[in-house]
Amino acid sequence: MPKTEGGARSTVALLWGEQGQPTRGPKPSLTPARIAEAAVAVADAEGLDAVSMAKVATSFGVSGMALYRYVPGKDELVDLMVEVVLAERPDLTDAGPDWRPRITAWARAISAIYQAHPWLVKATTLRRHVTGPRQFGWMDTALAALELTGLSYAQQHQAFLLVIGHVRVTIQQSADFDADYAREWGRLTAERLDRDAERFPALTRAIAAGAFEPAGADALEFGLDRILDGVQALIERAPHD
Amino acid sequence: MPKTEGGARSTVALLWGEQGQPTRGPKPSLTPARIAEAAVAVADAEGLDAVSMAKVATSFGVSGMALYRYVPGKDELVDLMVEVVLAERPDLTDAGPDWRPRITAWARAISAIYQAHPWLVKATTLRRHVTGPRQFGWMDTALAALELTGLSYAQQHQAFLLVIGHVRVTIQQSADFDADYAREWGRLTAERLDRDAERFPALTRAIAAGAFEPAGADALEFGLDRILDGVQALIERAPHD
DNA sequence: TTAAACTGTTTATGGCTGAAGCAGAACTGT
DNA sequence: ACAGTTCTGCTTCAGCCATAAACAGTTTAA
Repeated sequence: MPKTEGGARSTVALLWGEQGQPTRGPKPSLTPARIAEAAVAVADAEGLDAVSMAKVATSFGVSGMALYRYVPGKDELVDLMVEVVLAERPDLTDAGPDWRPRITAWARAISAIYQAHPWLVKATTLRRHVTGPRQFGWMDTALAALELTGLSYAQQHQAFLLVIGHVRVTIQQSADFDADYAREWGRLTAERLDRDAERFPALTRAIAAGAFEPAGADALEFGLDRILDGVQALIERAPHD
Repeated sequence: MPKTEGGARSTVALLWGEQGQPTRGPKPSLTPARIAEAAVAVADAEGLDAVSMAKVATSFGVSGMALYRYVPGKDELVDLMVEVVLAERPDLTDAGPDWRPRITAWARAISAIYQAHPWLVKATTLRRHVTGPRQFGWMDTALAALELTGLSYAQQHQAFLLVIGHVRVTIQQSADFDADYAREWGRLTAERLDRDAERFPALTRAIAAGAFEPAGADALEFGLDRILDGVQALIERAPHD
């Protein structure tokens, strides 16, 4: 029933699961959620760029245009994919009453989801992205943990951005890594670096010391520890209660 | 002279400025660098997605296909754009002999470049991105500053990733913000959040406290201070000399 | 029973990257 | 001087993509 324009239901209503179902006409054979699930399968297997309306439609044996009866466009489909993949917010009470174990558990939980679906970074970065209820749920859980710091709300928000930003960057740096491609160009680039070693002295030393070996420590944990140490220092410096 | 395949010069040679110029045939009317500069102008004005071979070519009054005589493909053009925009590495000796002022100055300098060209984030995130000499130069400068921490090379590398990651995330979060779009959907979403306030208690409190007002403090400086406080704590905890 | 509402199709438009082939320009060695 | 070679820049084309428009068929409400 609630329509906005054309034959396309409102994106917000779509994300919050409030599509009033029609009464007349043939029974719909699909739902937005099923379409989003099929799109997620494509993205998991071949990346977000491989998600095209036509390819998703073949999962159901219908033409590409059929999907436009359920989803206003591709941007909105991507928004739906995000909500499909985001499980319900985690329960952090197991992590105890302190802010730090809680936000750490939160970061690990959402990082696991990002790791399973690396395209999430790009999907939630699109400038026309609309935030859905599950995304808000995860935000709420993180902010609840950070309220325990006693920091100001503005500082809580900044700390939240810092943590989620770190998770996203970490995933991006590991997921964009194409081993075959890196080998190919890494060899050519290494030659060039060798030839110009005195031009990049610190870099050359770091490479020689093996600092760029991918077998290094877990980037998520390292950064999280540093960031939360910094938040800790802020709490101690400026007590708010 | 040094060709790899087809008529396309090697991307690595291209980035390092080692294209041996041809002797026979008509004088080339363009150069890879000039093409990249025109592409940068398009990206600055309309975003990276608006950079198409055809559109860049119109800057020179030639057809889109003409550019393929100078650049193997679009991915390589984007790599060149990155090198064009990255100025020469900064001189950090003004910042004194300590690691912290140096890496802070470094972060501010590269953040200024990212801010002037927000598409840099996406451009250097493409999985087939090839790192050029100027990018290596900036890396080298950062690692030289972090060598002063006395941390292990692996830790220096992780700290570097943390800092550059923070700069990139900060830019992405501010640059992807489309004010008109945010107003449009923000209103609809706010209604929904109001209706479900008890479902998102911490989020509701934070919004009520004005923590989401964009007029907040500088995200770059806040995160940088937290991260470097964390690095400081690591140095104090595990002295390496 | 008729009209409205709805689904899924075909067709078409305009965008993009990039392959192939062609005309003509400018250099090389004879 | 004059081929032959090599190079530029063009046109054409194929194959993707999102999505607009028009249409045929289906189901229900009035």
